[in-house]
Amino acid sequence: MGTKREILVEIYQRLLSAYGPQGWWPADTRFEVMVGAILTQATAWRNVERAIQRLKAAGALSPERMARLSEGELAELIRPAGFFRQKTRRLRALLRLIGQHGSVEGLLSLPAGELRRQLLSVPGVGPETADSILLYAAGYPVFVVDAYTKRILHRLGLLSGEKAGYEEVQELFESNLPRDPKLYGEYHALLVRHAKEHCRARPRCPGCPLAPVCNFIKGQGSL
DNA sequence: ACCCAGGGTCATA
DNA sequence: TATGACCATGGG
Repeated sequence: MGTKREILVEIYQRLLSAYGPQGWWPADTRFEVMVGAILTQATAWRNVERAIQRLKAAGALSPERMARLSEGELAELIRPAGFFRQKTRRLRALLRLIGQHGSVEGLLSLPAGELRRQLLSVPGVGPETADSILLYAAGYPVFVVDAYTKRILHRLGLLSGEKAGYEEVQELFESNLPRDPKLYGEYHALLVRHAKEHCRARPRCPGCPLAPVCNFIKGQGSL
């Protein structure tokens, strides 16, 4: 066993060679990334794709065009993504923030810290949604932490016992890896891919690419 | 029929 | 601060 830094690097290498580059975030524009970040909250990506597709078909996937829709029209378009009434309000709140800065470019050109604060001030945008936008839309080197990330790190024994707050886990990655948005984006995507592919689909973990470094597989972990 | 998705908010204790 | 309820659709 090595330092946390070495382990984090080894996990990344193992995941990358097992699954290949994931190429996140799948979207044509930065605005689409932002919309997807809201729509995917506690929602299967498959359903988000449907909603995005409907928005595209309606010609509504730009801030200007989306702002022209009534609340009811927007809600109907994003319905397949679930929680559609909430998410409609959240998208409209995000549109107002964009409007305050003139454009998506204007908003995303804010310094990282200021952009994060402003995104978090939007009702319905929490840490993960904000950081997804910072990383995948604005290109800032910010590590996105989700429930999968915490579960996997617990299994690997990198979060000794504690409850693991969001910023704590984020700090673990950011202080031990080069500040490279490309690396962070790929790493986060690989963790999600791995959770779906192995942890969820095969609870007993046959053939897990992380087996050599995983406490859970060695029989020590719970979760 | 049940569980869960690439979360966040709000009411309670 | 720390749980629990709630939001809603679609697939396993």
